[in-house]
Amino acid sequence: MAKILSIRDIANELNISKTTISFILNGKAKEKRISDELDESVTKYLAQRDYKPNQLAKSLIMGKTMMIGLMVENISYYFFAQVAYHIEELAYQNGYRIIYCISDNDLHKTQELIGMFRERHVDGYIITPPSGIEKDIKGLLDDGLPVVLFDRYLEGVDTSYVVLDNYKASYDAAKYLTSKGFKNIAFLELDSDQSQMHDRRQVYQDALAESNLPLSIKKIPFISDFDYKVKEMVKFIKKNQQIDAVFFATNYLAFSGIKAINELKMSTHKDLALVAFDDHEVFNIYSPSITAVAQPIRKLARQSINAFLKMLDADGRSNNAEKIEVPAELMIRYSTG
Amino acid sequence: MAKILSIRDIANELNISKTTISFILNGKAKEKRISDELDESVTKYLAQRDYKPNQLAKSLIMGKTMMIGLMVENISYYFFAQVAYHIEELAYQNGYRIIYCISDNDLHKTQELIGMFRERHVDGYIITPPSGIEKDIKGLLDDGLPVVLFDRYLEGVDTSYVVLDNYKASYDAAKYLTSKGFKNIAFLELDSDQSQMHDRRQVYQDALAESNLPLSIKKIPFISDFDYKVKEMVKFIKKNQQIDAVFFATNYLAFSGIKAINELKMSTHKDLALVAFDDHEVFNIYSPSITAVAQPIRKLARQSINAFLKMLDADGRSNNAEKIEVPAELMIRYSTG
DNA sequence: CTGAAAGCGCTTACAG
DNA sequence: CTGAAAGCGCTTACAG
Repeated sequence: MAKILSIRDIANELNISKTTISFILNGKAKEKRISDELDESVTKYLAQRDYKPNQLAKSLIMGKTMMIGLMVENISYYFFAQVAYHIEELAYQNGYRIIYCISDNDLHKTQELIGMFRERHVDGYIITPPSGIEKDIKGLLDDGLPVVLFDRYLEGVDTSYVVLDNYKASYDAAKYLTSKGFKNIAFLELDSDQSQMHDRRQVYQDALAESNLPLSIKKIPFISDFDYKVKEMVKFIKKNQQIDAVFFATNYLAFSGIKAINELKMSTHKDLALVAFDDHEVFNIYSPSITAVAQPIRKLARQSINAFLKMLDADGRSNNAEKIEVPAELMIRYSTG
Repeated sequence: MAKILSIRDIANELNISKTTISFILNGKAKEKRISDELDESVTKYLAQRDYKPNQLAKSLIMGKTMMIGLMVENISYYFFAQVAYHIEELAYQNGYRIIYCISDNDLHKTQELIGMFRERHVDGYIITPPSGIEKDIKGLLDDGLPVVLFDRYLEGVDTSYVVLDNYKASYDAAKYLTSKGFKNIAFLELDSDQSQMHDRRQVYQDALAESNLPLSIKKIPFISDFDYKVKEMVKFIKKNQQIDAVFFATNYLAFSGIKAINELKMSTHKDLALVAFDDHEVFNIYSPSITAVAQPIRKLARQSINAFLKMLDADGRSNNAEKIEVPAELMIRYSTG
């Protein structure tokens, strides 16, 4: 087991003080008026010995861990997996590391995990918040910790958030369907009280009302498994034969919907047009390909990191919270004609 | 900004020494013969004040961070996203946290990231190793750090690994196809020198040779994008009209294959049977559904954490390395008849 | 231009 | 039964 070098070892080997080395290490050589020769020779020696400062000790004294706590609903979902990829990359470029955990969108679990991240002294948070977590988020903000809400915001919590412009996204999708001549559109959603679900439905309803078209709404229980969802959809479609288009509020719902349509021996496209919220790699290759409202994931990730860094700079003053709504992109494919 | 309580604050408030509190905190009250009353009253006070020890200070002195460095090829891939989910859950249950990063299967990047994890003093590693990383992994092991290789192992590196039983998985899939009467089977793979790719191909070749059947092999460049892969496959299928079944070495390849088949106006199932390595949620709902070799992800994750914990116990003696091959499950669906 | 000393918040060997 | 003191590996205000 190779001994790990400490700054003291280096100091002894070089017969100078730890202070001087620390200054050089942190680029304060000029500021502290350390001679150029010393600076240079120490820097060289450090590289030669491959000395790496112990980040733990550094964190303890500086009060910064250079870690971001990332808490998503479920990292195995396509959307969040993509997000995790981009967030990690962008954070890394800014010197930050990601420690992640999964909230399952469960209030109690999220509270526990926030506590865990606090013990670890992460420098801040990027969170997809479950509803009910308002007070805990405020607690973090009160203690000067940056929190960026992601994918959805919390009413009454004044902090940065990065969400899709659900209003415009839903409106555009609805208008697209009506412009294609569909008359009986169904809205299929999860039984959830998250802000973005609510927004999507509301706008959809309004957009159709503008054209005097009816909207059938079907809610599927949040916790149900795939097969149950399929069953529910089969029932719904059978009961509502007049429907000529379906809008799915999430891509996973669309998958169950596709399965239901297959089971009913109906034809996507001919019998029923489909639009899904949240694009998925598979929508593009499915036959027929599925029209979807795409979230620009890279942009969402970038905005989140930017908002995070900006809050850090502000050092706890939440008045520079950024409320960002990123426009979606409607990927028109074959399932809508 | 609420002040964070330190053990010293508590000591002052209670007029006892930090030592005593530390003992109580770490369940050493009995061992150190601290009076039951003191133990109880301090414990109560700690809870009341909601005191949380600073993990950073604790880590610094104990030399343990209770963090596992997880390095996967790309967390946004379906397989790794699932793995990340289960690893996090199981690690959490054992008191460990996950800090992750993405290797892109790039040797240089992986080396850099290992260095980064070292600076952070993670207690150990779970890695999907790119080829060429042997020396760096050995370096970690020499320094007594547990490393669990995941998804593939490294020739000549004596440490724990958890991989699929690629031999049996490929053999079973090949035998299944021959038993269904397919005579001209193609093997589509990525141009990569990872151990598991090599194994899969070799076994496939052997299994078909047993039945005196020819095997066409097509390699697709590792770094090519989706559309390029589709193009390559279209070309390949056109050139090899005799093929009646295709085995895809990864599920992403299968997606490009499906697209290619659609572009050629051919019919999966009637014209060409498909089998994919690595299951994907979508294979089950695609029409026709796609037969796949499924990796038991939960089990792989569990074995990895177990191997990790076992190595930690052994405290750097790598002689208790666990070499685990988990059997796959062949999910027979409609694409093979 | 450089260094001795204090301190971040913990743990533990040692002493009483 | 309990506590004073040293130490983990850093940074920085202060002194010279």
